[in-house]
Amino acid sequence: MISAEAKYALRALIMLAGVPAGQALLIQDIAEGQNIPRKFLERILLNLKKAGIVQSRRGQLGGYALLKPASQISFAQVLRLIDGPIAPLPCLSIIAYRKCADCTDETHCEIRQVFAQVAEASREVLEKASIADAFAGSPALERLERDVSGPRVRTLR
Amino acid sequence: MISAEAKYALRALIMLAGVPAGQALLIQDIAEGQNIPRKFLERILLNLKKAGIVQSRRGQLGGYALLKPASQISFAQVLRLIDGPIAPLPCLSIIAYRKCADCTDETHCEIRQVFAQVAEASREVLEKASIADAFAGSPALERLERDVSGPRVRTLR
DNA sequence: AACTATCTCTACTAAATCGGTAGAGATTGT
DNA sequence: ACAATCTCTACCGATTTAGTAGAGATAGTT
Repeated sequence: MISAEAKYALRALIMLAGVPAGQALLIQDIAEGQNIPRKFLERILLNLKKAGIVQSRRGQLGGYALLKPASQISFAQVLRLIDGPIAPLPCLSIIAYRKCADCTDETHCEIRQVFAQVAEASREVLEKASIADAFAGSPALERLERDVSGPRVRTLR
Repeated sequence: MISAEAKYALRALIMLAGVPAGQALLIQDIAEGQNIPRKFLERILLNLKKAGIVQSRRGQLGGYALLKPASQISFAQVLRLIDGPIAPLPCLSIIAYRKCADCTDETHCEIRQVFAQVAEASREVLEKASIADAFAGSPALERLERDVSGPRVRTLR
């Protein structure tokens, strides 16, 4: 299971992908639009900013915007940032390899070979899936266009 | 990441797959052979017994043995028993479906479609991988045969 | 300069989960 | 009677999860 935080991050990014490139949304509007606790979302977006995925501006015309095209943000990148390794065993992780404490012979470890296949299959999907892919075919776009009292879109200067 | 408990369970089962069908091993010998804390392993094996995967006998000639052929015990079965659903989202689980609390429209959920692919790919691997597969090509067999002070194999009556 | 809207940052917390331990009990064979 | 083994319940400390609180910095407006 992925964490609630990762799910929120992905959904926030998908919502941001729904406004024209460079345009921003308010934390408040993202939180309401996606049913995410506002203060929790603040911290999540801050992390995404530190990781170079979004940018922000403070003050009266402030907000959050994607820093890269949504097509260049993969699910894998977001999940690794927030939930850590995708691999089901530490000895199979790319980003945080660790030897299993109780494992004497890694190359012959019986379960490692099975989980290596799981890791590879998961990575295959998650590396290829981008925020833009997820946004396409989602109802977010139409909602944005139709909804009169919808999120306030603005340009970050 | 899978839990230490699931990893221990899989390795204990693989070790049990190394003795002739119906033959048993002692908790003590499995714990030593696989570097698993003994008391922890007791509880794990008890759970595997409740689930109908192993059988046991108490007393002086007691021990644990597989209840089914190792080829009929899948990684998926063991993981689901111990770590719960394989699916990365509750709304994608076979064994414990739950609606995401914050999700208004499941069929159009953007991230659900991506994680459905992950779930399917993982299941594909984990359902097909059996304890017997893992045991084959592992060094466990030769070790069992060579090791003079190895685990004590016994028949459960 | 004052005011207001927004993001920023640190710290805190309650609940759940994880990894394991303790210890008494039941059963079986000798 | 005794020793070896599994059985069962309860507990425990550390970590993680899912938030919340609240003070602060910054930008635009008047």
